[in-house]
Amino acid sequence: MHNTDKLKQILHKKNLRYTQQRQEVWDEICSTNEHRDAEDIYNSLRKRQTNVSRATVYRTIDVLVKNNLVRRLDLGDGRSRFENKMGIAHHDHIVCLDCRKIVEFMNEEIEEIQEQVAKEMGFEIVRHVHQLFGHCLDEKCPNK
Amino acid sequence: MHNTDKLKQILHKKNLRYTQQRQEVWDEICSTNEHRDAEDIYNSLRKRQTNVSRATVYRTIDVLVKNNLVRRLDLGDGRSRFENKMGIAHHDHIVCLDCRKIVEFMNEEIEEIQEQVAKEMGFEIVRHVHQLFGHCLDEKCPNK
DNA sequence: ACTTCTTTGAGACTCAATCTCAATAGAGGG
DNA sequence: CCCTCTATTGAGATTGAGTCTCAAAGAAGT
Ligand SMILES: [Zn+2]
Ligand SMILES: [Zn+2]
Ligand SMILES: [Zn+2]
Ligand SMILES: [Zn+2]
Repeated sequence: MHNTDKLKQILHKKNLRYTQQRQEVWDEICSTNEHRDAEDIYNSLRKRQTNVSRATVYRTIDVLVKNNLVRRLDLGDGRSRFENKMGIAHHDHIVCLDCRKIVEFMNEEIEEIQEQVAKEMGFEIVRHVHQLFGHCLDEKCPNK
Repeated sequence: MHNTDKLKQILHKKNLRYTQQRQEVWDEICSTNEHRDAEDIYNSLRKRQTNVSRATVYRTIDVLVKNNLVRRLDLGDGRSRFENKMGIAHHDHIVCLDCRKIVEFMNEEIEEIQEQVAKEMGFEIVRHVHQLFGHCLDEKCPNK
């Protein structure tokens, strides 16, 4: 399903209104696979003359997150990052402490074990955060 | 080694001064195994007539974290939690979304696999965050 | 076009955490 | 014990991501 249709469908199902601003924010998020913060998304919109207010960017992102179109990441640096989640398989993240590069990983074994561990401790998991922080071996990374 | 001696030793090694305030903050953190925020630690100190300013609580915690005596946890709710780390083995956390109970877990297999995964992706891990969020099956938990 | 209800924008506000800077107080030497 | 040199402290101001307020604008159904 196309981005626009998906957005319209979800908003309609929740009795929320389809607006130009929501479409613009959703388009902007769909335009890359990067892990961007709200301010970054807001600035990109302004740069292409699309005037959506900061408050609306935040509010729209909340709507998208609640409806599973966008994923919120907390990398521990004080601001949330967002990534398009539509049709994207689950993954976790490795972050380079030097160049802030973010790489995605997914390991079925870890996913299963953590589920098992939680069950043993008397929990039903809803979501999880698994992030690895370290140094990448990339040539272009500053610390080389 | 006793808490006080350990603190003195580390401060001395780093050419930092041993002060009454730093001792009080460290004592307060050592007094429980809970995962407390800075405001909570600050309030406990005031309650027992120990006047350490808020700024000093934050600054002292930073010193303790940098020197590996205290661990900083980010559970994604906008404020850092802290736990005594001296002589405590590595573990990760499961959090109940209903009652905010925090349970610790440690799985050697996960620890090994994540190390392996990182190596394969060209990273040397320095630290990691692994948190599971869900519902606990405790009788006393609100959502029952 | 009309009505109803939601959404938007601008700026005020929140809250954890950090910063500023004058006053205070460790630590080592004499 | 006193002196000097710095590091530390406290009170309050400041920061910055994110949220809230409310009057004006605008979806969507009739
Ligand atoms: Zn995962
Ligand atoms: Zn990702
Ligand atoms: Zn671990
Ligand atoms: Zn713990």
